[in-house]
Amino acid sequence: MLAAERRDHLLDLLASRGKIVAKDVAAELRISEDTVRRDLRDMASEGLCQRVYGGALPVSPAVADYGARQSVAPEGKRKVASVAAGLVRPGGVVILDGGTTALAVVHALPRDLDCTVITHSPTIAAALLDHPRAEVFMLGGRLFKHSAVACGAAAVEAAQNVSADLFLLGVTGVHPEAGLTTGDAEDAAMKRALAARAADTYVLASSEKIGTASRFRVLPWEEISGLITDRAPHDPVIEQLTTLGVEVLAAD
Amino acid sequence: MLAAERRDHLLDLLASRGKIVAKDVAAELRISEDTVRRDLRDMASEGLCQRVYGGALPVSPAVADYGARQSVAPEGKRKVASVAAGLVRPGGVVILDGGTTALAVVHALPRDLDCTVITHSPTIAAALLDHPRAEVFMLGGRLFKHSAVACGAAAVEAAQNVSADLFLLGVTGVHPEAGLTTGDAEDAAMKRALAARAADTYVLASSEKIGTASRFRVLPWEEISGLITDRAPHDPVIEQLTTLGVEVLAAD
DNA sequence: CCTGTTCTTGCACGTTTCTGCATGTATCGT
DNA sequence: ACGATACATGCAGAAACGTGCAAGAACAGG
Repeated sequence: MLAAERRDHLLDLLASRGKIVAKDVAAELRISEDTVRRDLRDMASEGLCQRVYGGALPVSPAVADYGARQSVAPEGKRKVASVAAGLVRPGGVVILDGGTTALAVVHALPRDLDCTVITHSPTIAAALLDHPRAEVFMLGGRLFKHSAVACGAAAVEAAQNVSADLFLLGVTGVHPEAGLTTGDAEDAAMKRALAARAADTYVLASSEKIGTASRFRVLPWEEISGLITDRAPHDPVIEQLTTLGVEVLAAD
Repeated sequence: MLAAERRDHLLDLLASRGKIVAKDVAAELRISEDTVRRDLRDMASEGLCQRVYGGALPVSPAVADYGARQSVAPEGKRKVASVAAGLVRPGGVVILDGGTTALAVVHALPRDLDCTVITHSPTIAAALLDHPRAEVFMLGGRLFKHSAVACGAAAVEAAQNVSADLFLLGVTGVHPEAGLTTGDAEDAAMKRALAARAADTYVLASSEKIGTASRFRVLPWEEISGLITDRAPHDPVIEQLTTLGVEVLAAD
């Protein structure tokens, strides 16, 4: 197998499975892990993948094809998404954030639900195409590759022209002191703008996010209506949030 | 074995196996590896293959896994898309219409091309996520389910704020008298708005669209710079278009 | 037919690139 | 805090590479 061929193969794997585990691929191709790591390092330096401990991930989560994605979406996200979908009333207007959990919400929505969805994520918008009764309003702007959503001044401005009953907010960190956080400043600003346009904001917080914090604050606890999680209600972090006055919706 | 004959053989191998290993071919043909390398070097300089350490690969990896791509986009659309992708210059700004042909253009774009793409299609935007160097600007608005693009007043307004070198326009009908047509009035208006924002407009017209007309006129012939089609140049309809002053780019 | 030229081909040489292993370090999960 | 795992780095052998050179074939002109 040629070196260049091997690299192509890695890109294929990345697209089809949505991730690469260096150890597994090395065993699969009968080559050393060092070689795989070297390839991944080079690819990452060219922006073709995102290097993580143990392997690599696609630069953007949206590249994994449908089937692979579904299997990647863990049980926790599905539970959270299901509860979140239940908050969407027929005839209601919901703002849907980007990210894999929000995508799971789309899949959890009844196919013939009559509602309006506002989103700044092309992935979410595309997924809603097979919900015939759902009206979709897309917020435009510069596409931010990292999280696959529209961000920046144009997107925030577009958000000013809409209103909704509900905002389903995705974050990367949920922490009692740090609050709701995400990894990018632009992204955080956009989420704030969206939250300001909805009567209620609920946080999609599958259990792996509970107790962690990222770099940028999105919102303080007072600004949100509730939090949806599959973490057990008697979990210390969850109890702490409850004492802060956060309504916690259990998903299990 | 003649030198020219040998080169043809190499091209055949490239097409059938999807790769060439210099060492193997040399042993197979009982010639020195040096000769094979020289051939590959020459072929690469002519753009007939991609030289890599140890051998060579096809210029486009899509040639190898032909079967997989085939099911996604028919041959005609792939050819048209390939020519259209060639119009996108590094560093350039292109407005990309929605639809399956435009999606094929995304797949035909070099993965590491450095350009800006403006689109009102969430599908196109999502597909561009795995082009790390491509800057994507999404035009928002009410999502029109039929064609999966943003339409309406908000979308047209958003379009007023952008400019581009090139607009790749998809239509459903290309007819000498009727002009360029599509099946929906809103969609047609949006396409007109986009065409007004680009210096050049090229029509993506795979052969099944030539000679047909839909309900709503998009643009007259004067407004477009050219038409890309896989229909034969001596086709009566194509010749008629040529006499109308339309530049026809052949894709085959 | 002979000769000189040009092109091709294979070989030799030094250089570059790749790969696996060993080492020590950093990071993760418990 | 600890062991386990993943990591970066340096190193050495192997493979691939480019280049110069010479032998040979093809060809043109005398």
